[in-house]
Amino acid sequence: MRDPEATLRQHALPVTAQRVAVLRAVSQHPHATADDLAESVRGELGTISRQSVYNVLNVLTDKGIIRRIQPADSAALYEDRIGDNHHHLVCRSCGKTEDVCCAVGDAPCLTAHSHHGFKIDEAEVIYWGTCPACQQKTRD
Amino acid sequence: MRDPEATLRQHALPVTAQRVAVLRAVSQHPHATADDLAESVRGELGTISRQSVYNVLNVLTDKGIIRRIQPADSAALYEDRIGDNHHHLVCRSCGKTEDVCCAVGDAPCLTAHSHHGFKIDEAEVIYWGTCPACQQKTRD
DNA sequence: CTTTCTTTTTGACAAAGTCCAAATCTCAGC
DNA sequence: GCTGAGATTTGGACTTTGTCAAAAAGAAAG
Repeated sequence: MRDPEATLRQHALPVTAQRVAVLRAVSQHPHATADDLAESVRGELGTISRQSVYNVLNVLTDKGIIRRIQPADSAALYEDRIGDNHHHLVCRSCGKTEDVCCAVGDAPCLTAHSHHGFKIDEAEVIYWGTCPACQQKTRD
Repeated sequence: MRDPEATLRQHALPVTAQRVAVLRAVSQHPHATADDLAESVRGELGTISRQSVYNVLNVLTDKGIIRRIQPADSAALYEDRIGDNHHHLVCRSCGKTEDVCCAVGDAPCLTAHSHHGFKIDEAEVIYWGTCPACQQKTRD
């Protein structure tokens, strides 16, 4: 994130220390949970309430400044890489999460088209597997 | 589900009234939550503990007899249609969930291949959108 | 039938969030 | 710079979804 304060102003959001710090934390720790981010912000700001972290994350998500992903069996994760329609790769064993570009751009099966009368606006893909470190552990 | 009891025996699971009833409920109410299923089972069996519903659902899921899906902002949903690699279509507004066949069989982007050294075993796709009923409501 | 092993039940507990009201802060306007 | 209105932050209680553990009950092999 180039300039958190400018980003907030662009979206007509009052600039507060909490918002700037959370936004910076999301940028520096992609795929972090709300709790991880709270910890990170405390290192920078001294203190922030749990509720404020949620408030800020919700506002930023609503405005489309950050994106929330919610893999099964995990708290919500946040990232600031948006607008490029990338997907995620999650380790079943340790939860490690990586970005993956959509391998084929707009594969037919991911194009938003109508089914059952639904108006589709997003195709979310999560690849499940085992990360290198956990593959190693399993072999031991 | 043809015969819940036979299915249990095939997987070397002792047959209990709770398991049979939960299995039947999953079959009759695809995409139901654990709570929904508990309610449904109570209608048939009179009573079942919350914990038993979770126990049964976990065992059945572990054995691969049913499948668990966990869309964002929703409790886990269960279904007994397995082994056909279908995906899901979820209404952002009311949560209504439908099955969709993978539109292209094995599209390149859904084939399990390695990224970041991960060993991928599943590509989960959720299509997000608005169901017919909610589109109607929005127009009012 | 009986014994053993598995399930079920009950109740406490945990994680991740939300709701609400009071206190505090931001920032446009003077 | 002040000031005041409106938005944000905070603390604490609460909700939802699910797990843990120990005691009671049930299934099924012999």
